[in-house]
Amino acid sequence: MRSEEMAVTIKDVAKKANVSISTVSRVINDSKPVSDEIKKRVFDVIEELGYKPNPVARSLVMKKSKLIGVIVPDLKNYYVGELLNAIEEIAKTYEYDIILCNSYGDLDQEKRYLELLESKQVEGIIFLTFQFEGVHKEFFEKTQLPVVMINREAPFEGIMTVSIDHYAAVKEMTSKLIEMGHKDILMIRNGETKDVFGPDHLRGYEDALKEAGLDIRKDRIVDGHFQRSVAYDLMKQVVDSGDLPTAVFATTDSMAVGASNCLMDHGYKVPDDVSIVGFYDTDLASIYRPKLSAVSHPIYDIGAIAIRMIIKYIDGHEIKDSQVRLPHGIVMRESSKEK
Amino acid sequence: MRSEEMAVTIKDVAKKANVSISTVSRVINDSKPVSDEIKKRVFDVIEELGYKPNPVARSLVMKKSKLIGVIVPDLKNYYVGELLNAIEEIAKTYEYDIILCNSYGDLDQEKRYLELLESKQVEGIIFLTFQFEGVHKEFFEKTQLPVVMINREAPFEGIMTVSIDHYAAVKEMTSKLIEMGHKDILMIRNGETKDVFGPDHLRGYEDALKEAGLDIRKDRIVDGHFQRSVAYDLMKQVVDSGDLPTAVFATTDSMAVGASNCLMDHGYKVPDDVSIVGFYDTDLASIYRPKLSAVSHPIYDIGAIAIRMIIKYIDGHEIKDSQVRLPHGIVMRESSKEK
DNA sequence: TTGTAAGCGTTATCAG
DNA sequence: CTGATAACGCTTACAA
Repeated sequence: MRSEEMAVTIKDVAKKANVSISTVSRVINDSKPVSDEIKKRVFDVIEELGYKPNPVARSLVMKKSKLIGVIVPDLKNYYVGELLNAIEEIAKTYEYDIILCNSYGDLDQEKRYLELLESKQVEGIIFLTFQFEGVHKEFFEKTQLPVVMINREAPFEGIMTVSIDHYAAVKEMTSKLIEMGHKDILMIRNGETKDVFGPDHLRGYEDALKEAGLDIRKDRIVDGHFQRSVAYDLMKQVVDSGDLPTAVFATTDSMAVGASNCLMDHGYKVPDDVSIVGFYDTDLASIYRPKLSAVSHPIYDIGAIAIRMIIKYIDGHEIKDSQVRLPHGIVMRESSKEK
Repeated sequence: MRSEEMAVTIKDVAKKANVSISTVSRVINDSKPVSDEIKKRVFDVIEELGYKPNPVARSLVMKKSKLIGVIVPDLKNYYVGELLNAIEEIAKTYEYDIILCNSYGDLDQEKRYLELLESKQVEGIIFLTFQFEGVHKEFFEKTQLPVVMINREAPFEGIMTVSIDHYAAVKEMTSKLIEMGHKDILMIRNGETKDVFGPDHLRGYEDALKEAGLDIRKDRIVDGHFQRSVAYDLMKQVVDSGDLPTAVFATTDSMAVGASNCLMDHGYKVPDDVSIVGFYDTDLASIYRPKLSAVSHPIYDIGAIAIRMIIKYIDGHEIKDSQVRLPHGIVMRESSKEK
């Protein structure tokens, strides 16, 4: 079929260099002193033969796969992309490789991947899910693997997390809008349950309104889904009702864009008729026109911290703080204006 | 530190089931006949002990890692995301896992990853690069691994490729624009060299113009880069020159959006003043307002075919056609109009 | 149908 | 400092 020329092994190197394989092992790992002369000889042979240690064999004896599993709900998403940029980059730095699993946000798929990754001997798992329910209890209860979840509350003991302070972020952005003269703000959340910050978003929104002495209209809080189309449809209902808010705050850039598109498609002007602000400040926010105002998350840093936490844990270091909160920002662009 | 309870191995199963490890191996792999009675007994023990075969040990003896490496230039990109969606999904179907490598489009990084993947014993590589030069000759010349490149001409013998017919696509879109009354079309390409279809784009564009009896203005063909910002700047130069075309055809959606943003940011209307069409028809095209007209690529299918080709090759099947061309489409939306 | 034993390519222990 | 040699967990001739 094709020339399967046997790869060169440590044995070949040993033979050619006239030393034992242990010596070769020692020089490539620099694990024990080896005389300079032999060391040089071995390196020369390695070079000559183009020898590369077989990581599989190494894994077998070391019981370390140097693999970290990453489960994400979608690859076609700037947030996920940026997160992966960070995770992949830092992991490589520590000589870890990333095994990618795309769950499409499906619960069963997630569970299957969790188990698959464990059986594939990954040394840790980074788990990103937009699911609303606290899930996969059985898995998390029995696994020995370190797991860090992105942008969630820890649903179980022992799970590490990295996110921003959602309550503070939502409150700050809402207050900002109020400051700009908005008294009727529609909030489109992307989930209600505890572990995805739904309640924090609600509290942040309501507290900001309360502090400003504004009324809280229950019908101005709607629950969407991280996808654009759902927000579009939700916005459509509001448009049809004829009772437009002066501002819309969506807890996802995609949803913000969905709402904005709906408004513009129906003849309204953003931000002249309605201001729109998003959440995350992904690339989409600056690509879109009008440029989207948004709560910004340090997405790259979140990924970077997540992967570092895992590796630290693997290396046996103690994790002093397993629930990391990073600072957020508020970026006002063209999609919002004073009322 | 944490309870490192030894994982259960094939030996444990064998002992508990009172059979040899070969028998256990036979039942889990269904490789040789085993009496029903013993088979059941073994399965029961496996269940009871929660035994999972160690894929690392298996890889070592089988010399198959069940890993496929994927090198991409960016993760924050709808094209790449969709491609990965396909690759990951299909790979899992064949029990292959994906090792993700993000080169950031850096040549040295790409080369390093190519070598890393090979040394990690991956069984094949899918390589997506936006680089313009024909690169990594030494690697491709000596590697035994099957490699498929996405959206390129094969730069070397033995490299498989999957793409659309760029010449036909560009020509068709250009003709479409001409049909709509456009006589002055600015083309922003994302590369000049042979293996990224730069010449095909040029030929397609020029042939369409020729067939319509239109003049070819050399200054209406500019070379950008797949990134948005470069197209923005390029467009800015044209805006500053005061000599606006009636339509812009960018060979990347991102570049189309970059050009469009530039125009809109400088007070021009799209498509009233200038029509814009993109290339690829990524999600960005339908998210953006005005919705982008574009040449559509079957992105998911391209990824799906790429991964299937690799796996077929690995399985020893002959690849009859190693340079696959898929059909494209033309999607006209809001960013273009009759002149 | 089942078991024994020889690898797969490394690392690590233990003598020398 | 160096070299045998025993693992690591699994598959697969080869025997029985």
